[in-house]
Amino acid sequence: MTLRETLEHDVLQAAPALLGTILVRGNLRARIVETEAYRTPDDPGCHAHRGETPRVKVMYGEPGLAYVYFTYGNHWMLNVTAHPPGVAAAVLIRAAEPLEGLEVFRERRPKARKDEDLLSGPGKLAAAFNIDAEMYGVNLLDPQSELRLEPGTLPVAVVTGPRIGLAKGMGDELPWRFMDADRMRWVSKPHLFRADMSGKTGT
DNA sequence: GTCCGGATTACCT
DNA sequence: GGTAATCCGGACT
Repeated sequence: MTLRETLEHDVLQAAPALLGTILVRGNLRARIVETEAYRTPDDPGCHAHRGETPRVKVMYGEPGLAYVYFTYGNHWMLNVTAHPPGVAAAVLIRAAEPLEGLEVFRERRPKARKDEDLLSGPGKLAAAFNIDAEMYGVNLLDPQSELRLEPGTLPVAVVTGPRIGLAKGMGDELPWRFMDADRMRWVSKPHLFRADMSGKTGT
């Protein structure tokens, strides 16, 4: 099955399938190591849960498009749309391993003290790739696109856990977060993940 | 671990 | 036109 078919078919399959995929913009390249799935109609954490608005419009379109939104007053987030037109779903790209363009990433992320800080969070990744509203709706599966996905190598093992940052009752208990088990040094909040999985709070 | 800035949207008067 | 909520990050303890 192609990536597009997987995206169209099932966001819960597509989210782990995007691990290992390469995010490309110009000379910048990074391997996706962490994703989360969001969907309608049974997931209250999905932005489209309360129906179509201008912000989430692209989620109702073709699979493989960039759903970009702004949150917390500071941060842009990159998602890949999923499911057929008319059915809203998306995969949040949460973290990536930098492959090429490290100098540019470091320039755009001056607060990063080590390379593990460059792309280890959705806001960081968007900043490093200079992703904002301009990328809204871009076809990430089109090799001609400025921002796009290129095939990579699937992880050997995938770790799952609860999604990050969701309030209680918003689907916070759903294990719809996916990580490359062999590249945990590049993911966001690995400590939080361990705490969640052990069923305890704090570390 | 905890605390707060920051700007946009959505939804209510 | 007001206000609550937000798929977070950085600074600090």
